[in-house]
Amino acid sequence: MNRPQGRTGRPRSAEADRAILDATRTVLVELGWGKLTLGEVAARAGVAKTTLYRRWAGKNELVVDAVADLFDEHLELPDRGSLRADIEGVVRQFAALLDRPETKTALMAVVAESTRDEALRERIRSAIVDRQKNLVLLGRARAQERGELPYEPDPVLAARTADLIFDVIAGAVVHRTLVSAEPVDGEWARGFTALLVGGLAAAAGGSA
Amino acid sequence: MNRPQGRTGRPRSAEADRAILDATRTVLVELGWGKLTLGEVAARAGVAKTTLYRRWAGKNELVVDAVADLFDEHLELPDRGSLRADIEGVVRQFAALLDRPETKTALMAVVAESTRDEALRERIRSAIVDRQKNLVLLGRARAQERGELPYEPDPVLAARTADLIFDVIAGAVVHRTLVSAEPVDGEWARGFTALLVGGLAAAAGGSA
Amino acid sequence: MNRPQGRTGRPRSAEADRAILDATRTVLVELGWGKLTLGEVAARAGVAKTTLYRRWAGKNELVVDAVADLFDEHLELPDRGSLRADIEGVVRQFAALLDRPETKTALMAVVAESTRDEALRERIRSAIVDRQKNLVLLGRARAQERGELPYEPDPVLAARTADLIFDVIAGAVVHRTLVSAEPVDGEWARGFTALLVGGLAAAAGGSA
Amino acid sequence: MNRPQGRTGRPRSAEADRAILDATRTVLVELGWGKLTLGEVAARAGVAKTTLYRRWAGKNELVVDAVADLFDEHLELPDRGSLRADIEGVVRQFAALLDRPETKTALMAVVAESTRDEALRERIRSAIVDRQKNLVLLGRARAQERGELPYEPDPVLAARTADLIFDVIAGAVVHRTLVSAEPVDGEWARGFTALLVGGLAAAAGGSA
DNA sequence: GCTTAAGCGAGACGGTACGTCTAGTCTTCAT
DNA sequence: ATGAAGACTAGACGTACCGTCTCGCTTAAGC
Repeated sequence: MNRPQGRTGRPRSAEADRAILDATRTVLVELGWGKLTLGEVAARAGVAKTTLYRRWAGKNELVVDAVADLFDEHLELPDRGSLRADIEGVVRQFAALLDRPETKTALMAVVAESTRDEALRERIRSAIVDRQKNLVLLGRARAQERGELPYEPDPVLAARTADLIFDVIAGAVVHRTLVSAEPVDGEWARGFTALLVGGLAAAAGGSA
Repeated sequence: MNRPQGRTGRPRSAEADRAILDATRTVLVELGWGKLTLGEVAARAGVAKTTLYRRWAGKNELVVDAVADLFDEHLELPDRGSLRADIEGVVRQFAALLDRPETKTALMAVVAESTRDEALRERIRSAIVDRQKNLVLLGRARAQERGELPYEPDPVLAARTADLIFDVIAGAVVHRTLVSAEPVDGEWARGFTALLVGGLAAAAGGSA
Repeated sequence: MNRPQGRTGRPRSAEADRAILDATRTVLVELGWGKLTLGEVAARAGVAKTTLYRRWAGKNELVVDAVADLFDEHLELPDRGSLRADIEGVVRQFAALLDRPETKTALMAVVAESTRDEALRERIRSAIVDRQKNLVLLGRARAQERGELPYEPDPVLAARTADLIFDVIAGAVVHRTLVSAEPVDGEWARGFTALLVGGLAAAAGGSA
Repeated sequence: MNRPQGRTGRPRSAEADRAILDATRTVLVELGWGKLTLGEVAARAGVAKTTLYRRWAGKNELVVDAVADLFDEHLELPDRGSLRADIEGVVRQFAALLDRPETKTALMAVVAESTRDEALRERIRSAIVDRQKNLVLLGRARAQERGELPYEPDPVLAARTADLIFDVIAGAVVHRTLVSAEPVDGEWARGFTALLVGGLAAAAGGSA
């Protein structure tokens, strides 16, 4: 009864949506970003190309959405009891996500494209980046409750610091994985966490 | 005498090489990685496609070389008197490099491709990454001479730490610039440097 | 009252039929046969594609019907007093019909299609060709009444001759208009009529 | 040595041309005009679509050239000794050509398209129509030599008459074959020829 | 100075994918 | 049941690049 606008005609198939996103991930794994073809995705999804183009403007948009699903499913922040453990946990989790063949190439590729495409950048931000950033905010709030970090009264400064921490964590993990092409193993995760926690403590102590 | 094999015939034109790399950078700026075409580069360089393919295997290899030139010209580490100043200097320098339109997209794109192409990864490492990493080694050596950082006797551990610092610096700057899409201004550079120097100091103190 | 079968539900709109045929002719004029699209016709007629497909099997059938209407309206054979005048009249009339933009292309196109489609050929025959052929029969009957042509006692032979005359008249006009792409002006019509009447007279005299 | 213009680059393959035209005829026979696809032709010819598009602008142009070859090979006018025999011969020859599956649909279809495309009309004229018309001119010249037809001193009038005869012959055969969809058998050919020769004789006698 | 082999510009070649368009069918809601 | 709207499968369209090839011409090293 409550079709908001004068909606008419056959509704879009939700099944098609799912099949397309699943096929996209499968093709990413098998062929990689470079050889991923919208025609191939459509064929694998058992769907006509037009159906795909009706929903996504192109390869970039499709892949962002397909990858974003993974971030939804695999990023969370259980309370591990200390700031150090929380950071190390999120580092490992993010590294595990980046290690999947469907995210590895795809993520960097869409980021590369996004430098020339404002709409794409916005889509990446809302679908992927903001969800990660929320983990940082949650982690800090917990650390503040535990007394590990001081409360920052100035909201602007607080936001800036959160952004900085986010760039440091995500940037380091991405760089280690993709550019240095070395694994994020337990040792590296511990070393990195130590460095970061040390820096945060120094900043907290220094400002105290 | 020292033509290794029986080399004869017309030698390759050095001018063509230069024209091709220049054209590559120009096209990167104007069209971006995604729309860069080898045919277009050849046309701009006033060169036949064959000439281009005789020297580079494809788009990826060509762009790596074209961008690597920029890293050669624009990355250096003058002694700024303190570890903190050296780090902040290199952060700004690298950020300025990433802000150029020809590096912005290109760098991430070739890194994305390199996840599926071992040879390309090696080429990126030798042409770009290692040169940056040397700056880290040089900066640490200077800081050790100044007494700001302790000498690490274990060479394996020393290498690991250098790698970690490199991933943190480069990763944070890249992430800030490309993913968060926010500028690396003076404030951010100071904040980041403070965090990193604090962490390094804590590690040095903690191990002392 | 008299709904032959158990007909129920909403009856078909006669208005829709008319709108579709009108739209078909309009589109034929504007875009020609080649670019005529059933979707476009439906849109212009303010009708859903389904409605159109419920009534016609495809583009060919639709166009045949749309064009047949014109033949109904514009072909007739008033008694002009002599065989020669009757032939010249029908030649001019048919030429005028072929000169319309909606028939010009359409007629040849459906004829071309009909070479591979028996049902279409039959539809063209009953909707268009037979109506033209009747004019030939009528003209001959009048000429026989006037004494300009002898009566042919053998009905088979009579039918054959009528077919031949029909192919000569219609074929010549069509060929002149579409293949030679020259106008059927008064001079041509007179010349052609003279040739045909001469031939008929010779045949009548020869058999006498 | 004598490359007229500054000709450079790899020359076009004559073999490709031949393979494409052969494939076009094959596909015309198997699938007919309506289902003929440039992609299919290219595939059958063992040639890339681009190669085909480099030479022909589209389906119409290609088919005209493919069919024109047949007219070159199969239309000739041996001297059969009399005007009547020459006409009957050319009628049978042309009918035989139209009866081939590759010409039947194709010829009418391109003629239909040509009503909206001046360039295509010109191509049809020069590739097909003019060659047929030459047979008419040749036949008349022979008949004049034999004394069967008078010489026409006015060249304009002579040309008009030739055009008229051409439209009558070609039009009648085409109409019989495609529209009436009846065979051009010996009886029809004789009847038609008698009618035309009678008309020509009457005209010649009338003007004498 | 002549030979000779590679380099060179040009552009055609077989391919692959693109993103769009049309055909004809199907599904939904409203009449 | 019919109608309007519009999503659906299927597949051709004509274009753009890819990386390779075939031309005829140019250029230097080595005889």
